[in-house]
Amino acid sequence: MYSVAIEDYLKSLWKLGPKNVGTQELADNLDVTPASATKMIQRLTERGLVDHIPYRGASLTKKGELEALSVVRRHRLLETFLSQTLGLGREQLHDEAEKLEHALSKNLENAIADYLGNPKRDPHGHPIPGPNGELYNETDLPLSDSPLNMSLTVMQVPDDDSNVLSWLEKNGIHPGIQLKILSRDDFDGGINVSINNRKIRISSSIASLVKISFED
Amino acid sequence: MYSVAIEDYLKSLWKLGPKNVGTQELADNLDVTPASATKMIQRLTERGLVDHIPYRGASLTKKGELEALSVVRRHRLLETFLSQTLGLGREQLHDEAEKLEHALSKNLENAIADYLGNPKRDPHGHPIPGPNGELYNETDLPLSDSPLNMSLTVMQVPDDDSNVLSWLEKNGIHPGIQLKILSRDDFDGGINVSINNRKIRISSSIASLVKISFED
DNA sequence: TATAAAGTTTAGCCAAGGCTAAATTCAAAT
DNA sequence: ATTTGAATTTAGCCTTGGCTAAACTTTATA
Repeated sequence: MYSVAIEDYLKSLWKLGPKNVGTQELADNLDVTPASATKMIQRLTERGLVDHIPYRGASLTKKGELEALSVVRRHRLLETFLSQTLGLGREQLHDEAEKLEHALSKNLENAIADYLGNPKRDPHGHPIPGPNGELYNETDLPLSDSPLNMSLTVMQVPDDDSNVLSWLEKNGIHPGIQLKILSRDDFDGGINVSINNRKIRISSSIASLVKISFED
Repeated sequence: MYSVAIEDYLKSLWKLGPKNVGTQELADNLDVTPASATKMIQRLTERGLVDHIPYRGASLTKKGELEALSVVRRHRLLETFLSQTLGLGREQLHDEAEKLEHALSKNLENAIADYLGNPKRDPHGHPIPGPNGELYNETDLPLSDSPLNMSLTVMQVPDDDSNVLSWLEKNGIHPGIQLKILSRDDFDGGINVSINNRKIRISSSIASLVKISFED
C-alpha cells in the first residue's frame, strides 16, 4: 500500500510525537536533508496522513497514526519472531526488523502474531500495538528517576542502539530482571544499582533509557 | 546492495535462462512493458551483470548469475523457514518469500540456513543454492514423460502457481509422495496415476510441472 | 524477393524521493 | 524596534524505474 519511504516517515513522526515535530528533527531522524523532509511532509499532508502548519511543524492525523502503528506492530512482531525462532540477540533485532517490516503482508503478520500467541511486548519490552492500533496504557517509568531501595523490575530497554544494548546485556540488564537503586550521584545523575548481589554503576544517559515498574 | 527491481530482473533472467532471453519474454515475466525491459537490460549491461546483443537477447554474466542465485537462495530459504515455523501451506509460500527476499540481510540468511540445518531443498522440492551459488546437479525428470508402471517419487512441484499447487495438494501430490503411471493418453498427453491405491488423472500441462526421480 | 508482422529499441514523458543553493520566515538578542 | 541567526521552504536539478508512441530490425509470409 504505502511505500517504504512513506512508512519510514510515519514511523519517525510517531516516534518523535505526539508533539508537533520540526522539519530538522524529522530529517535528522531519517538521515535526509530538511528540504527532503519538507517535500515529503507536503506529500503526506496531501494524502491526509499528516497535519502540517508551515514553519510550525507536523503531526500525524488519526489516519497517519494508525498507519504508523501498523508499521510499529510489524516491527515488534518481527523482532519477537526472530528472537524466538532464531535466537537472535536483542542488539541484532532492530536492524533486521527495520528492513523486513515493509515487506510483511497482513497475512504473514497475522500468522506470526498467532504463532507467538499475540504477545503484548517485544524482546525489548516495548508494547506491541494490536491489529487495529490498540496500544495499552503505558505506565513504566524511567530508571533514572526511580526511588532508592525499592525492588524494581526492568520492563523496557532501548531497541535501536546496539552499543547500549550490548552493554546492558553484558551487565545482565534486560526485561524481567530485578534490581534496586542503592544510591544516586547528585552531580551527574549516575546511579549505583544492585542486581543479584552484584553492584553496577549505570550512567544517567543509559538509566534514562531503561524503563521499570514496581510490580514483580 | 542491489535494488529490488534489479534483483527481480536478475531472478527472471535466471529463471528464463540459461539461453538468451528475449525482451518480450522478460517483460512478460516481470509484468512491465518491453521498453522498460530494454532500458533495464541496458543498465544491467553497464553494471556487468548482463550480456546484451541488441535485437538478439540478453543473458546473465557470471557476476549476474551469482547475484541471481543469491536471490534464489534467499527466496527458497525463506519459503522453507516460513513453512517450518508458521506452517504456511505450499501455495502461500511463494508470494510471501517474493516480498521478503529483498529485505533479507546476509546475517539473517545465515541464521536461517543454520536454523534449518542447511537444507538442500525447499518445500516445493526446488534445490536451494549454497552460500556461494553452488547448485547441485539436477537429475529430476518431468512426470509428463516418465515411464509407465514404475514406482516414482515426486521430487518437485511448481512454486509460483497457487492454483496448480492447491489442486496438487488436494490430490495428495507433493514432494516425497510415491506414485505410478498407469497409462498415458496419446492424444492430449494426460496421464492416469495411482497414489496410495487411488487413481487420479493428471493433465499433461500439470504433469510437465511435476518432477520425479526413480529413487525412493 | 518483397512486404507484412513481430519484436526491439529510441525518444520523450512522468512520479517518487533524494540533493544543493537560494529565499523566506520566525525567534532571540541587542 | 531592528538585526541576526536558525529553521524552514522553494526552486531547480538528478536518478530510478515505470509508461506510450514512434522508429527501427529481424523474421515470416506471400
